[in-house]
Amino acid sequence: MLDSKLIRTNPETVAAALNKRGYTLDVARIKALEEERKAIQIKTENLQNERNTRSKNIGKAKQAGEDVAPLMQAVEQIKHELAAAEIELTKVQEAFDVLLNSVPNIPATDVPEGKSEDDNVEVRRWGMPRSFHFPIIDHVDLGASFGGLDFDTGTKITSSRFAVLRGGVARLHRALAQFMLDTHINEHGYEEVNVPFVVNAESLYGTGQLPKFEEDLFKLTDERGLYLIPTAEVPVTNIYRNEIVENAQLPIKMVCHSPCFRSEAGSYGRDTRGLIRQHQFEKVELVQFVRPEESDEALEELVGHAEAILQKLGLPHRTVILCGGDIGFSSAKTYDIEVWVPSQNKYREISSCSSFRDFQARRMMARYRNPETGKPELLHTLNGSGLAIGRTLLAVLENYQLDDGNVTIPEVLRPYMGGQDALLPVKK
RNA sequence: GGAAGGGUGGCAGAGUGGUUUAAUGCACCGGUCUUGAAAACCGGCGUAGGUUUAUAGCCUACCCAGGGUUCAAAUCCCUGCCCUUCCGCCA
Repeated sequence: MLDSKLIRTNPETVAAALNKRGYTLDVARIKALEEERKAIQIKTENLQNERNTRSKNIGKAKQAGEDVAPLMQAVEQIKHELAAAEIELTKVQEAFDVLLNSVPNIPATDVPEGKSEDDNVEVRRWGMPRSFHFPIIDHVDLGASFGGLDFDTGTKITSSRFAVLRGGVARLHRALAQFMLDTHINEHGYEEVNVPFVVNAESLYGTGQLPKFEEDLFKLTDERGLYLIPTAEVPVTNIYRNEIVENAQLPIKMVCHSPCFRSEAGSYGRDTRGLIRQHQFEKVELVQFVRPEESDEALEELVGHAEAILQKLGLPHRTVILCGGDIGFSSAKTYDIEVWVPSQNKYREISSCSSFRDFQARRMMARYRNPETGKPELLHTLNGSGLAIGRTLLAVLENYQLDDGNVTIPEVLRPYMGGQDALLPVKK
């Protein structure tokens, strides 16, 4: 959520900044609502003042033993006027809130112009894709050859876009999660957290998935109105909803391994083969709460933490900065990290790292006490995948395949694999 | 799942319809005193919104949340959430 004061007093400036996203702000409507709001709010508060004063006088008169009937008579009219004014005020405020909630974050000044993902700008590249002197087998067939990647059974027990992992592949998947967690905890200074995988609507509102993107979520049908998490970002970031943290606690850096559930509405027919796009996947998520002046630097560091995982795994990747037309609703600036996928002969997204500045914090009222002013001020929030585990598994299988059908296990994972150095095909 | 009791400022805790502008204590901040500190004393001490050039003043709202009753609600009523204790069940 943007600062309502800013958008009300300077709608043209905000509109200009949002142009980079290709978002058109309805300036005329904002101005009209604001004018209306101002008049009604002043009227309402004056009436409240009048009523409060008179009610107090009634109390005093009663104590003094005077006849209060005429005083009560006089306040009757105010009561009705006030009730009407309050209804009107609520209506205007709700209309404004609906509008404000639908406005995306302002992109950072260094976010490149552009309409779609084709306009994203590569900022760096790491590693050289291998050249294969044998036909590349994709992860689906590789997984099947180990008897460890089974989409048909996932479909049977649940529906399409669910998978069953078994044996060495399942263990490799777990090894990746452990390796990522340990690296972020031991080398990057994150605190491990374990959180609920089911959240309420307030939390989803806080991080910006609601009210606009409900169709992407799995909603439980019981009367509590809960949802499965689409990312650990939601429960982890909401740890500090409605909290005021002390300056000395900052920066707060948390890492969380969780399943993610996405209904992927609107993506039917895309990436239907393999692990790229599933309804359930696991992810190690990095979340940071920082002082406002430190968030730009924190984003660069956070991207580096995610890239470090790929580098330790020896997986070629590149980092792109998303253009205005491609960044997410709540984000001010986003870097995507893309890993090399040999079977597709291209880089595919494996991490998305964003700074939300104060956009999420304002929705959540996540604040810290600024030692200079002594006042609570909004924090800045950031998060990024460090990394998506299913896609990393895919990348390891494909990039480390050998011509004999084996897959070498990257050295950093071997301690988590009981020392095993390769996955071998199952003999039929 | 059953029964009972609760939810008030950073913390403790009073307040059961109108002199409440939420008492008091602790903590915290500033000051006086002191060589310095402690103690004592004096003052300050929430959040959000509005108005305004103003972080000055003034106004409004907020005592778990949402409704309601009333001229007037921390206080009365309804619903929900959460906590505590006991019983039952349970990995």
